[in-house]
Amino acid sequence: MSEKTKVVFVVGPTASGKSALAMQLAKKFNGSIINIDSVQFYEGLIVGSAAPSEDEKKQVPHYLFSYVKAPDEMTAGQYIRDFYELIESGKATSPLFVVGGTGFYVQALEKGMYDLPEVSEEIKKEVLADFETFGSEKMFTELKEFDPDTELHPNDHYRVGRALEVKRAFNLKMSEFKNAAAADNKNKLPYPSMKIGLTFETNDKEKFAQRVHERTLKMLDEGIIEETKHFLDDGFENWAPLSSVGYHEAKAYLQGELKREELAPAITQATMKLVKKQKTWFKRDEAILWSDVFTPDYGSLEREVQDFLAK
RNA sequence: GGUCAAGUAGCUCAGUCGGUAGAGCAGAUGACUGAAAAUCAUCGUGUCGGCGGUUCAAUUCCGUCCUUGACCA
Repeated sequence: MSEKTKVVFVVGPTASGKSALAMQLAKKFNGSIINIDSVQFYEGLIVGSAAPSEDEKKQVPHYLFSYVKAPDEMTAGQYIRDFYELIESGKATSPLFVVGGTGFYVQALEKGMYDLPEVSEEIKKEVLADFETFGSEKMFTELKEFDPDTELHPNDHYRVGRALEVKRAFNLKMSEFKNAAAADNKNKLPYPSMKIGLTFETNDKEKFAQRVHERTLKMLDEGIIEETKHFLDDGFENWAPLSSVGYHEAKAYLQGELKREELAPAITQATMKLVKKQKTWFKRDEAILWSDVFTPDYGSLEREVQDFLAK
């Protein structure tokens, strides 16, 4: 295809109907769907991540779904590499509907990240071990002495750990990356793009919670517990994706920390927390064209997409 | 009916040797550059079960009543 590559992001909180909307648009405009949901990358995490069905995948080409196998873990950097590899392969036809609720990955793809290779397993393990032996206070001190401009909170051991990995592996300061990335845009998405989103008004929170509750029951019915058990049986209980919403609770139940009757309410509650965090993330992005979950104006969304593609 | 526990924040519980109280979870708000559905930050006035008594002062001690649980009848 000689046509220009164009990207339409479809974002918003979980359970908002992004996938269905993307399907509709992809059919109408003859495009492809590309995943940008941090859990749907993984093979075997289907029910709990509400991944698209085989039937849906037949109707429209889907890419970057269910392709990372345990115990491998995805990273935003790897995602970007996979994304461009897919585009360069020429397999995915434009327009590309990039669908998912993981704001961090959307940002990484859209604005770019500093270009670094993965940190070696040795260094990752070393940093982790040092947290154990020296404690988070000492580790933060190490970071602060190396990079006095760091804005990380001492308790945010995940980010402090990552900053120390970058220090030890590449002798580079995270705080400088941020400024450099803002100043020069060479890693930005090189294609024209637009963003549409589905969300709901704060007043409709109860209504949305009901929707999430029904989705939870559906997941339990479709076997999220069995899906989780499969990974536990294979010895992957510490696999990071299993600490995501739904799997985390199913795991707690399977390990006897939650009663069966507590499971559904716990999943719904955790999902609503996720929803709130996703709303907070996307709220600050003024470029997103929003539509309401309960009163979606698909017609106007289609027109917006049409206009964008016609340019 | 009797004995013994327990009744403190939406929930689970600390605590006050008498000077009106604080954690975790939940909730609200926000941050976010390779785990991100993760990680982290900020936010705590509640008849301390009711009513009496002692005291300058009671959620804290005493009495009594109510509720819940366990045990004994």
